[in-house]
Amino acid sequence: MSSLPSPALDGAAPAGGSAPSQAPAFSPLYQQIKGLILHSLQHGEWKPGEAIPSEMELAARFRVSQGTVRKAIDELAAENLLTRRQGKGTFVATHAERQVQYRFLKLLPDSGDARGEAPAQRTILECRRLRAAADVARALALRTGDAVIQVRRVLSFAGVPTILEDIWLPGHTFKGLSAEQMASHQGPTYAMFELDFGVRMVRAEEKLRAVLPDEQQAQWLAISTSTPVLSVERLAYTYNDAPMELRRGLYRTDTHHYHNALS
Amino acid sequence: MSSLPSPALDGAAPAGGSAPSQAPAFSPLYQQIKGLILHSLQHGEWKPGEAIPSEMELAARFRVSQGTVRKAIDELAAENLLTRRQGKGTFVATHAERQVQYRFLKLLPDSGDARGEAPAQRTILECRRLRAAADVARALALRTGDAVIQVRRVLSFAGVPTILEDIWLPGHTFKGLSAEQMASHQGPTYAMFELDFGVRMVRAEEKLRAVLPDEQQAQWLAISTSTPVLSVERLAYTYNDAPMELRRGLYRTDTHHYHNALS
DNA sequence: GAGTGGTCTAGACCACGCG
DNA sequence: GCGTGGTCTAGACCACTCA
Repeated sequence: MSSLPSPALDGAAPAGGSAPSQAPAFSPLYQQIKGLILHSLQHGEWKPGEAIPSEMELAARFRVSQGTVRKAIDELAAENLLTRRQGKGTFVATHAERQVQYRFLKLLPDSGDARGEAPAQRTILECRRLRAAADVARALALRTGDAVIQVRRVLSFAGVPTILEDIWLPGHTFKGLSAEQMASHQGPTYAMFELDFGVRMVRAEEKLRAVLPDEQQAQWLAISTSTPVLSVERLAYTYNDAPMELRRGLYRTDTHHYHNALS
Repeated sequence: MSSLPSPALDGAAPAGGSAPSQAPAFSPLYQQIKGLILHSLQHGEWKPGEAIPSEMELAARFRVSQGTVRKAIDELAAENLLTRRQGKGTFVATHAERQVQYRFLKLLPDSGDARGEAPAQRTILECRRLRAAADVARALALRTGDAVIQVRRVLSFAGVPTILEDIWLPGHTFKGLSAEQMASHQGPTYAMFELDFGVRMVRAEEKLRAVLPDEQQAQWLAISTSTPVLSVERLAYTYNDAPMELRRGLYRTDTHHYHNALS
């Protein structure tokens, strides 16, 4: 309404005086609104699974039209941070939702039903607190020697060991994470992270390679050392593009395959 | 305007009489407009790289408001079928664009610049016309024995052979495709397909596995048979979800990795 | 300065979920 | 029947491109 498309909300005031070396960085209103909603999301004003205020309420709060907050929410929904449900409201997305469970797991059985019923049996091999090696620290934006928690586990589908992975987490954020917790929670591990540690994984990047397992790895996966496996290194991020988890996994691809949709 | 949100455009008339076993399948206006634009795209009313009519023109043509065609175009742009350029117009997307070249190629060098300058050197090993085997036919929605063109090639980066792949194409659509053509065109192969055959690849699905190369494959890739490689099977689709290309590739992952962003 | 896409508004009405 | 998100409109103004 009265608020101009000026940077009143994002603080990027155009310099009046000296040489404007950079572009004025025009930022549309809905982007600023998006930033405000994101801020509330980050700071836990609404928890995963909860409804956020209605579009009308937010429009009133921010003194903009419904259409503007609508566009902001549209983008956040497209990024999987929010979930819209017609007639009910807009909700903070969560990895616990039936629909998008295991959103980051792209391994599918070769034959049969999409994401076959069996929700993976977890075997925790290790869960300990240690000091971050250089590479792990760099990935997680920590300093070498900072406390991290390492979890090693095997995921089995229909009784067949299929994934062997190491998980590294910042010790500070995940203080108190136990093997018990890793083993016995219901549903996706990322859902447990949300519930028990208030950490929501928002996006991730993976690097894939074909490798041969070593003696011990082969044993855990019940294959021979001459059976190639898929090496998957994943860096998962929370809000604000902050890295929060490093995973190094070995996937058996004799019974499963990594599925990727390109568009 | 005068046109109600009735199915005047998509023909899904709600049954007046007998038991409506299915939902009336309400389809918003902008979806119908999207369908009409898609139809024009499929039938080549506007060619890859060309501008489509302005939003105002389309709004007038379809007798709807600018906002409605805008939403239709928004979705088509999100699906990479159109490209918007502020101040210039909306263009039919193409694989020849500098920006999104090699959009479907997820292999990156381990160290160094994103998509390092060298645009891959192609070596065509084979290019022949043959009858489709059962699996190839099924993938391409052909009948076993139908004509297909098979191309085998090696892609090298900085002189190092990195990808060995077989490509199968429907013989009918790609009639006359030659080894010469596969070898000497500029830019992405998919851009050549657009220019020479009017076929635009819109999306694709890949299945990844870790495998060991056989004797001959290892030779082409200049590695040993005990070096695991990434097996990538890709099915690429044109408009209308029609499968148009099957690829089976072996990627070296000792110097490169397959990169995937999850969100 | 004309034309294109991009933003923002205000208001009407529709489809959906739930009490 | 109410509240929520979803659609559609009409019009104003802004940012960008190009001649």
